[in-house]
Amino acid sequence: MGPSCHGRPGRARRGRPGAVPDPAPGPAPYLAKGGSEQAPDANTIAPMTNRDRSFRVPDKPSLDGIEAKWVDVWDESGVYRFDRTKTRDEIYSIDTPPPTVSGSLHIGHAFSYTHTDLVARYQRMRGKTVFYPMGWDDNGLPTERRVQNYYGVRCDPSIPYDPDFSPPAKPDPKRQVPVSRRNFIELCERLTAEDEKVFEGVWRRLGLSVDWSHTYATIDDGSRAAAQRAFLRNLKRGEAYMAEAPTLWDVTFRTAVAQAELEDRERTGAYHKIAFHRDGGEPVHIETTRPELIAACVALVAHPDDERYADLFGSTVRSPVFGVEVPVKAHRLAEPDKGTGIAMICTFGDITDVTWWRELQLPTRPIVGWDGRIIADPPPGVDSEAAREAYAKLAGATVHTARERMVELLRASGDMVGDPVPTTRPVKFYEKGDKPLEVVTTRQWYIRNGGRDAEIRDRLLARGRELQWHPGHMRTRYEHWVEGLNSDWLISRQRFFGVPFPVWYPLDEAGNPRYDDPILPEESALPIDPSSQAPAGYTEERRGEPGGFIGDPDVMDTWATSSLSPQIAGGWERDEDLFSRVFPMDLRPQGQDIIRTWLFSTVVRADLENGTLPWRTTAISGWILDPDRKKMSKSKGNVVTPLDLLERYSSDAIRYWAASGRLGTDTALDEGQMKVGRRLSIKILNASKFALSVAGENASEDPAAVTRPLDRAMLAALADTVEDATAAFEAYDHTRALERTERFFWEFCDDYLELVKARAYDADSADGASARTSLLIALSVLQRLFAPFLPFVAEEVWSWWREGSVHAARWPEAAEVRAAAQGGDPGVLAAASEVLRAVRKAKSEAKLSMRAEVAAVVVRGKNAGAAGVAEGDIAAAGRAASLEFHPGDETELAVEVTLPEAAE
RNA sequence: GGGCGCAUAGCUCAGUUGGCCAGAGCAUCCGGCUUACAACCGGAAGGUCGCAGGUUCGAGCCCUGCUGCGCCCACCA
Repeated sequence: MGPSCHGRPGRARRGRPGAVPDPAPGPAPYLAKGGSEQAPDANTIAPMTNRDRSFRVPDKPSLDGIEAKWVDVWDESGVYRFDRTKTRDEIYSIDTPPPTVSGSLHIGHAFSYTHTDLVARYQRMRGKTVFYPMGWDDNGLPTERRVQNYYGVRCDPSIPYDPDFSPPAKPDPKRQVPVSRRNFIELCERLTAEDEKVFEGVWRRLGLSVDWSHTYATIDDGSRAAAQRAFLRNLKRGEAYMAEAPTLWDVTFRTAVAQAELEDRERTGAYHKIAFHRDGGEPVHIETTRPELIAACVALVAHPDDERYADLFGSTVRSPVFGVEVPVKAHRLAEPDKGTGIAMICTFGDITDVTWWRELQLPTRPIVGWDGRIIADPPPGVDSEAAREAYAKLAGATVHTARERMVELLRASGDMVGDPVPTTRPVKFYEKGDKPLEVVTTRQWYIRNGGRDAEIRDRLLARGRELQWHPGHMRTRYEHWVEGLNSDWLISRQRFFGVPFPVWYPLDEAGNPRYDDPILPEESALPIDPSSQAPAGYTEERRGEPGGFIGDPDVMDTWATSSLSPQIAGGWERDEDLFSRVFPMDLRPQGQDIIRTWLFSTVVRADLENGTLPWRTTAISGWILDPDRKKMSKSKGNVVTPLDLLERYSSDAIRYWAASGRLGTDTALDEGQMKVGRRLSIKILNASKFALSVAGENASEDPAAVTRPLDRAMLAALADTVEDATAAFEAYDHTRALERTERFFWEFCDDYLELVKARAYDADSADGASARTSLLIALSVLQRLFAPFLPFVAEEVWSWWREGSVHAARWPEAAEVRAAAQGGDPGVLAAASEVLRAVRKAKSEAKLSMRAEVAAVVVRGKNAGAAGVAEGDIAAAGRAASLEFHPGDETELAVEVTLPEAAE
């Protein structure tokens, strides 16, 4: 992509039936006085007359300070304000991704948020009122972690609230001050409020046309109420349930983790070959990378067809060191060519162990605690004196240390065969954690998402097909994810800063919670905090007392809240009038990495709660790669913050770079493109200044004045451009819309402006008027075509000669531009440009100034006639004394240029 | 192991149902203060379209296989 100064002779581009909406009736929009207050309507806009127009063109246009100037003006004028009196079909609603404010902004945000803004601005100019809210994701672990580090505190729920608490003046990360949950949450809110201001400042600077009166935070009251309400309804409908089950567990954060939050990382480890014993037989050797779990072993397993172990099935063997009797089982998942072909099943080494445990109905023998350490008491079966003694050496140790000690024990007992063999293998991690996950049995809340239910899964697959995806192949990721689900959605987290489950449990006479009989609040009471509020019918004194109650201590997964972003932003159950106007939304823009989380979970919630898709369309942005083509991420330390780039190249330049990246395509951080964007912005300033100063305030904008074929040709080419750009935007292909517009614009500057310059200065003739009118019409259309991409510079040049904001002006209609072209042939401009270029080339090769006179130009070929129509303009622009045009059969245009004799 | 995507000039990328010598910008080189723009303008050079087959009158584009890169998924003893 990029400007083209060398477009081929124009072929008339054909219209695409259906791709471009029918033009609205009414006066041509290039006649439009721009920017009625809001929601432009062609029918109410009167043609501008010469009397009410004055040009305010600066002598030296510049990009400096342009952002600050227009950000303020837009804020005051409210151009981006959502008009909630409009009906659904007049509204375009966007389910904006709430950025995690506790993270730092990086250039990738600027990239993908620009993509959304392009759509918002286009739709607004099409006459829609755009619902474009901004949310802040200040929920969850990243915020907790940041608050801990920033203030030097840690949450201790057992501490009472201290209303006068203030954090240490100088945080000491090694000695974090314990604070109550409520104090901790207050600090979270304080810090995120500051972070939000920084984000909003950058977004405004980038030119996002967000309606800043519609913001929400995923931790605010409305979001918490929505998350709790949706949960209670899931519970009532049987879509949410509690279960005690083996759970993937992060020992650092001490919380359960959902399938969607896993990632594999390569870790080094070692195979340990270990002997199990049986009476009157050879030892059975297994290989394991986790010898510390031998005490947790409940069985060995081999494939049913594996003849090596066929005679062992149904018998038992004794574990080394602990001497625990475990059965040998057959299961199809055991793979004969892995290790020795027979594996030990533990409580629980990995997810496969869970499968075997469940399907083979094995006992449990848990030894790893929530803190990732070997628990104090040995599990059932580890009973003998010697076994308990050995176990005591492991108790309290981390799994890492326990492994080393276990190897010593095995060596001492002679059950370790050879040395450990180093290996690397993928290990499951929580995506935000840095220790491998353990599998621990815990009580958790789940939402049915099709992971264990074919009917729900099929329904969600159908939703995926109903949704329009841009680019289309992203749907495949969704389908694979849904098809591959193996459990329901685990939504509870054992953390503090998040939306609490709105649930209490009665305590029986012994003080044990009755989990199967939870106490639920009224919806009208939401949001509630069960750890500080008592349920109806109880007083706070009875908390924790036998016969009293306790609150559910857990909070919801962050996705349990953000999966409701369309409902939260749209006013679900809070502002039903608004909700009916914006939901289901038109667009969900987001990154490809969170299809399995955010996109999927949002589809699940809307399906369960609203029985519909949450939006019609999704637009998936690609990654930003650093110049070495590596994915930019915080962990890689290669992130680039946007502010510096915004200042160096201008916001429009950054947007230009972002707009040149297609949806779904990874894009390199390319300062070259930003430079090009800056150059384009400056060119728009200068070309606009020139066209306005040449045309003068008195020039007519009535297309009837456009009489010269060259002018009509230019407008016809412009009409083609508008048609292409419009079709591209309708197809969410902003890159193409930009490329078409930009290409036309550079040809307009390089060729058309040069060709008509002299004629346009001729104040008296009709031919001069034709050029001046064409310039104004083209300028008006071009400024609007660029407006979504380069909102600052477009607004700046628009303000020189129009009233109101270009962003409230009507998107140009191809049909109306075409009408102004009055049957013009784009080939005339193409041919004239080609001749002009040939003249320039001759001068360049002769090392002459472009001002040099040319003695004669002879043009031959099929298009010589078309070029000849613009003879006068070519002669003036090329400074040619004589011109001849000889139409012939040759398809190629042949241009002979005779330079003056004796180039002095 | 399965899947998705990508591979075109030194770099970043266009190339829309297959159709005349494959395009642009950046970088490079040459030239020019041409009164909109010297942070500018004009011009030039630069490519066996990843490799190998196939279909076709014709393939960057369609089919098959292969290679390399990125990402996703997978029960990874």
